[in-house]
Amino acid sequence: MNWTDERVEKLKRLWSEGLSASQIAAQLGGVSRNAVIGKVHRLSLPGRAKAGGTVATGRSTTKRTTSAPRAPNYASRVTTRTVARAVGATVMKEEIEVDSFQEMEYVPAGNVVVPISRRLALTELTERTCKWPVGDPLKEDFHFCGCDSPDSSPYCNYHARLAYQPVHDRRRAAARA
DNA sequence: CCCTGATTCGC
DNA sequence: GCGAATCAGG
Repeated sequence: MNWTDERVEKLKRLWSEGLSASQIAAQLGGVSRNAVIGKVHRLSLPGRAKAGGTVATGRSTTKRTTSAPRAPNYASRVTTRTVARAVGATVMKEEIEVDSFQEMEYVPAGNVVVPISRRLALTELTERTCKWPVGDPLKEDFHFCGCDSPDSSPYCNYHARLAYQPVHDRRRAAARA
């Protein structure tokens, strides 16, 4: 791929918006994150604060006021994810922090734990995020599940079952997908 | 292991 | 100028 003026413009914009090099690479397409970082340097664009190595992963301190019943055995892990997504010409940055028990909800009829979608955009998907599509692709709220998928499988455990289970076994789950 | 950006250096 | 390889940190 070639660094056209247009692509450089986009690079500058996204970089200043705070997107990570890999995210920018994903949006530009055809380039690696290294290419993006290299270009950023060559352009003498401002780096990401803190010399010597690493960049801030914003951490939210927001507390939830919910008193939802905590599931007994799923409460050990807390996930924080900073997501930047393009909305038209701007980029919405949102911090998503979810306790494990909030990532789960119970299907009333079954005893199956359903992961709550992390609502990732297409460009946020990686080798190990669930690629199960959620919603209408033609609508604004379309997104992908984005939960961790074991062993680089295309789907998380739950959606893998929906994807691979025989039709007669998913009649119930279909409604909840 | 996942991710992040920074630097180097052969091309 | 480019970017893969490598380094360094979380």
